[in-house]
This record gives sequence, structure tokens and C-alpha cells, in this order.
Amino acid sequence: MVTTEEILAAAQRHLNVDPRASMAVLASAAGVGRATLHRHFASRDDLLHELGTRSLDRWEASLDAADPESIEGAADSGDAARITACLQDMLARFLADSDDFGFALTDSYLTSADDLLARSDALVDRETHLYAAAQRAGVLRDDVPPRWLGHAVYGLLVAAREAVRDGDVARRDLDAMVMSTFLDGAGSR
Amino acid sequence: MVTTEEILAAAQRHLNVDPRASMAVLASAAGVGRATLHRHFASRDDLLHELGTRSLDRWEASLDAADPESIEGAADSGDAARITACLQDMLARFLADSDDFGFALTDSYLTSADDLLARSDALVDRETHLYAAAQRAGVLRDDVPPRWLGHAVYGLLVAAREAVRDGDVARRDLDAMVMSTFLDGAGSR
DNA sequence: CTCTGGTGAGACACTATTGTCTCAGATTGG
DNA sequence: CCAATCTGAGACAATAGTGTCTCACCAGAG
Repeated sequence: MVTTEEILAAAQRHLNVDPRASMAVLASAAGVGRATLHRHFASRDDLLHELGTRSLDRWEASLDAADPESIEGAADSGDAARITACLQDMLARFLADSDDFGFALTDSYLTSADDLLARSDALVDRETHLYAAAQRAGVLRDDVPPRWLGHAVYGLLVAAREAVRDGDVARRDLDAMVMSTFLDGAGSR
Repeated sequence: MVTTEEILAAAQRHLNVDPRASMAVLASAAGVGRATLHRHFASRDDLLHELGTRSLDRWEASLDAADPESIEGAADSGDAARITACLQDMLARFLADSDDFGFALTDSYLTSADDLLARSDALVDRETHLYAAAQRAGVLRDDVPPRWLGHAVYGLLVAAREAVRDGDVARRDLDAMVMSTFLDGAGSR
């Protein structure tokens, strides 16, 4: 008996390779008949909605782990090292998340469901507050809007995903490389 | 009479909003009947292939404009300022390109045609050589593979596109912001 | 005016996908 | 063994998109 979780895992894995996979493909990827897949998820939207929810869960958990309150606190106390470590940790989590839900980065099914979109917007806001706090603490440059920093992180996640997929960067080097590119840029110093 | 160029321009504009627009939608976007669109482009693949070719043309032209020979020369002479200016110019061109062909950044129709893919690979190689030269000249950090720098630039282009679309960054500020984020990163110094 | 070329509208066949349904077979627990 | 349950296969209708074709129509050239 194949559980719903196993089906979700298989779908997740397969959508990372082919984001437009049909229900028939996802069913056989899960080693299950198409009818059975429909017994677990009435429609393709249902399946995608569940995966979208879980990817947002992961994102939210990563933001929680970044412990924004401690960032706010550290922003006042000016504990730059702590905030930097916090950012590093968050980025590493984001990278781990995109290992599993990378297809959600570029595919646009998130924008199809209003509730997911609203939740996503709320998370963007939270993340933006975090960057703004890091700016106030002097850890991130404050001559750019905090939202731009969010976009930059997102772009680097997309870049990281492709770099690993193309075999240009080893997964084990990724965290440090992305973090250092984000903080220090690509220029030599 | 609507010319092929006008149809391509309309399709380009519209695909930037909805990358999966159907032939019927693209036809009416061009103010033309579906049959007429098929008279210009026998199939949807034909249309996308033409747009893909043109986006690669733009990319190639931007690489040409970056004048890699002068970079190679400057790499030997160690003229860092010249190389930096060259990178700045190239990045500005890339950003202008993605104004027009941004949908080609994330949509995966490029990978459907072997010839476009091969050409794209060749351009990636050229660009990588350029980053490698900039590394040798001491302009870009050399503790990361040059291909990672290419991915990072790509990611920043995606980020820039979204940032402008979301209204988080004004288009006129974009070039400087992307360049400075790429070279100096997001950390304060 | 008339002819010609190109055009839009629409019909048509074809394909792919989705979601529903039925049914026969397998599995499992009693 | 038997019954309840779940499953895969496949049929089915519905939808959406593609590519082809016909045909009436219109504007511009002669």
C-alpha cells in the first residue's frame, strides 16, 4: 500500500525534474495507477496545492528558525556576528528547502491559488523585516531597499539550483559559496 | 498589414506576461487572426524558435560588446578599472535584454530545441571565459569556479526582473544596484 | 470597375490531458 | 475459505490547444 506521503514525495521528486508532468506521469512515478492517484488527490490542483502548502511550511519553518526576535534584539545590541550566523543558517535552510521544493522557485503554480499567494506575500514581508533588521544592525548594506535583498537571495537560490544541476558546484560547497557571494559579492578584495 | 516583425514584437511582449499564452492569444495580441499567425509561423515551435534565436542573438551581441579580447588584453596588463567597466557594461546590456526577452530566462522552451541549446551552451562557455579572465586580472574573486559567477549573474537577472515587476526597485536604479550587488554583495562594509 | 492578394472567421480533425466511472483481480483480516 | 477492501486497467466524456482548410470579404493596383 502506497501512502499519501509516498505519493507526495514521488511527485515532489518528479516535479523537480519535469515541472509540467501530467497526472499519468506522476502516478506511475509513484508506482500507482492514475485512478488511485485521483483517490488521494481529487484534482491536479489539489496535489499542487498540497505541495505548495508544504513548500510554504518549509519556508516558514526556516524563517522561524532564523529567530527574528533574536535578530531584532541583536539589532539593538549590535551583535553583528550573531546576526550574520543567523543569516547563514537561514540561507542554508533555504538551500536545503530548494533541494526538495526547487520546482516551486520558478514554476508559477503558486500564483494560481490566492491563499498560497497571500501566505507567500506574508512570508515575503516577514523575510523583508528580517533583512531590514539586519540593515539596522549594520550587517547588511542599507543603501538598497530590503526587498531587493530578498529578491537577490531568491535569485541566488535559483542560481544555486542550476549550478548544482549542471554540475558546476558540488552540493557540499554550495552553502558557503552562496553565503559568501551574497555577503561579499563576486568582486575580489 | 501586420508584418512578421510586429507579430514577433507583440508575441514577445505578451509572453513576458504569460509565457504559456496559446497561439490564439498571441494572434489576438498581435491584432491578427489565428490563421494569419500560422501563415507567418507554421507552428508554435517555429515562433518560439525564432524568438529564442533572437534572444540568443541579443545575448551574443552583448557578449561581443563586452569585447572579450580587450578583457584578455587588460587581464595581462592588469587594467582592473577597464575590466570592471566592461563588466558593468555587459551587465547593463543583459538587463536591457531581459527587459525584452525576460520570459526566456525562466521558461524552458530553450531546452526543447537542440540547436538553441547548443548555441546557448557555446555562449555560456564564452561568458565563462570572460569571467575567468576577470578572475585572472584580479577583478573577480578566484576562490569560486567561474561558472558559478555565470550562474550568479543569471540569478541576479531573474531577481532584477522580479524586483522591477513587483515595483520594489525602479528601473533606473536597477543597473547600479545589480552591478554593486554582484561585485560587492549585500553585506555592509 | 475589376482582379488579385492577403485577411479574419470559422469548421474540422487530431492530440493531450483531466476527472469520473466500472470492473475484475489481488490482498488482507477474520 | 471468505468477505471486505483496495487497486490497476481501461473506457468514457469533456476540455483545451494545434494545425489545416475553406470561404467570404476587403482594399489596393491596374
